[in-house]
Amino acid sequence: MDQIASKTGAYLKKLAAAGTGLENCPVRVVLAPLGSKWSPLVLQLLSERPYRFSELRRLVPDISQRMITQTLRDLERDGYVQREVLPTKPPSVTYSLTPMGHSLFDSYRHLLQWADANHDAVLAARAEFEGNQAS
Amino acid sequence: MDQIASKTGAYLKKLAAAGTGLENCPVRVVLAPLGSKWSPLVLQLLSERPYRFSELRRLVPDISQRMITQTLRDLERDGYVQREVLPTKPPSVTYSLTPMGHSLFDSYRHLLQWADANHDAVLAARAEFEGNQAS
DNA sequence: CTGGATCCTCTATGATACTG
DNA sequence: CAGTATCATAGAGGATCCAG
Repeated sequence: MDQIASKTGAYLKKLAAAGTGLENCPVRVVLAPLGSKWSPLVLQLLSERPYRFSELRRLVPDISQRMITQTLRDLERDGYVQREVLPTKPPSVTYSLTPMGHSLFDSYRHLLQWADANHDAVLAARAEFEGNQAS
Repeated sequence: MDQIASKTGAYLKKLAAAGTGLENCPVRVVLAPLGSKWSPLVLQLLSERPYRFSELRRLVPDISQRMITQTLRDLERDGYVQREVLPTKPPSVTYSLTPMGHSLFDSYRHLLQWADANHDAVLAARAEFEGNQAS
């Protein structure tokens, strides 16, 4: 495992220092929840303004009730999202990004923009790859 | 679905324009492969210098033979990684980042650095969240 | 050395029904 | 409205064996 420390950057060095393996990798700990199916979309939406639970559901019709709840819980758990229950009747709940959530999204945004800008190039690469496979 | 276009940014607008749903979301198309378990690590390693297959395996002991192959294939497929077979005996294969791969990693790096810098804050948020749950 | 082929397990996600 | 609980399933990932 020390080979990792000697061959790569700070992230992997900390990884090696963690001892057992990759489970404690600081990068992975933070990134793993963002790799879920709906987190990017929810973060994107909340980066604009707070939304209520039902608003988010309507904005993302494909998401199931179960998964939006879980996604929001995960984001809240990691400190990216703040949940506020308004004492109306029936109750309404708004979700908004915390300062850390906004900070995260500021970094995440670079990747989203890259993805948007290079979408076609990636699709082209895939098409060519498939073509070479066929030959 | 038009509500999405009216309420959110360019990414979701394109998403809506795609028609059927979220499967064609340009951001998701590009990001999904990066959310895999080993892609970030492999990209990180290859961003430093090219590596041979067996080198990568040794650097990341936890990865299975099957998964490193698949990860490299996926990255190659999307145009991030170039595979070169050297006519030695026995054959050796080197993997390196393409220009697009380096471009991707330049954007990805922001997120990695954020993750590294905010690792403790996220863990603290999780601990507090768990604590509140218990009460 | 580099991988392909198989089998198996576990987790993420989805569908559905129920509640304050 | 905003969830929780339960059941079902597809796909990611791991272990192992085989081959050019």
